[in-house]
Amino acid sequence: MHNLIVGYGSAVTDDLVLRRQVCFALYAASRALTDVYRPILDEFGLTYPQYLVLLVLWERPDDAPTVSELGAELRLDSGTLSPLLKRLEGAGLVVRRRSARDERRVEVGLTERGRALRQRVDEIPLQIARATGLGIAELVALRDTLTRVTDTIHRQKEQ
Amino acid sequence: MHNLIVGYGSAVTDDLVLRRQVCFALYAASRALTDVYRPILDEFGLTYPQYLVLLVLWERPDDAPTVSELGAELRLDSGTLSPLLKRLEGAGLVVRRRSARDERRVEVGLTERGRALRQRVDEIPLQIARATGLGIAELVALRDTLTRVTDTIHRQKEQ
DNA sequence: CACAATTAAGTTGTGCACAACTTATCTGGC
DNA sequence: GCCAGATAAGTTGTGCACAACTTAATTGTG
Repeated sequence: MHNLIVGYGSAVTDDLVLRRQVCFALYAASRALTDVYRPILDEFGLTYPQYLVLLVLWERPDDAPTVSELGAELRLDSGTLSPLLKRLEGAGLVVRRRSARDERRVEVGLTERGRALRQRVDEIPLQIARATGLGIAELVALRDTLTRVTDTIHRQKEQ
Repeated sequence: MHNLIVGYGSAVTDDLVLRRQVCFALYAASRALTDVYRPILDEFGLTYPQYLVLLVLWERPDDAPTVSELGAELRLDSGTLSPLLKRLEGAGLVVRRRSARDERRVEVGLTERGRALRQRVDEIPLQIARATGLGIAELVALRDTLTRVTDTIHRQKEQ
């Protein structure tokens, strides 16, 4: 099961070629898309991970999930989220408060400013989709394949 | 051309849902795959970006590309590569030398140790491919779609 | 030849990611 | 009710990424 990617030449030689590797394609595409987001999100003073946190909060605006719950959605730990949330709080977009019933938990809620920002980012998904050059069907297929890969890896990790 | 991803509900509501976004799927898959690489590359004392640099050097072991040429392959700038290469040099895997004919350039070559390491990483592409749970045809299709997206974005950026 | 503009690499500062650790709180078994 | 183990968030340290900048060398044009 060598020579994974293309079936000629020596296995060793071929599989280690950069342009043949799915992982490099994934890594490069992820960074390229973040490059598309950057100037757009700059207008709102946001980074891409900060925008992702807001996406989660906008989905359930009355929920105020904990740091762990945010982390479960985004697959990020407190080492990443704690300072990020501190910056979002500094920008006046979210508030953090200790849970009353469990003092270990910190609940993250939207401020009015954070809630209002949602209305201003409507056009972003469209802009991003256009930048990929893919059609809707291709985007959906790509998303589903990637989600399947991610889920497969995470399932393996849990066992 | 709203409601990109699925054709029901309000455009605003749907397109901003995390799980519907291709970009999040890409970001999550990229990090998940890096998680698969990490314990494997740890054995060799490498990070994933360091491994990518070695892939480029292994492709043309007598070439000693410059920092810029490496950067063009990997789409990384000197701000990322300079400290990374310093670490690879510290690990005894590469050497950096000023070009004789153009003192601005720094050429990056493999040491014997760096060259030898190639023989020990043969199995990595196979291990990674297995972890994705995808078949060869799917991997190739995924790689090509992602490469197309990346190229589209970079082409737009240049104009 | 002079020198302004360009190019190459490196540096500095910010913000992720993530491992390893700390601190504070909670829970279950006795 | 006590306390060992678990859990939640935060902190520290390392290594990318990338913007903005610096320094040094080269190139093109007059």
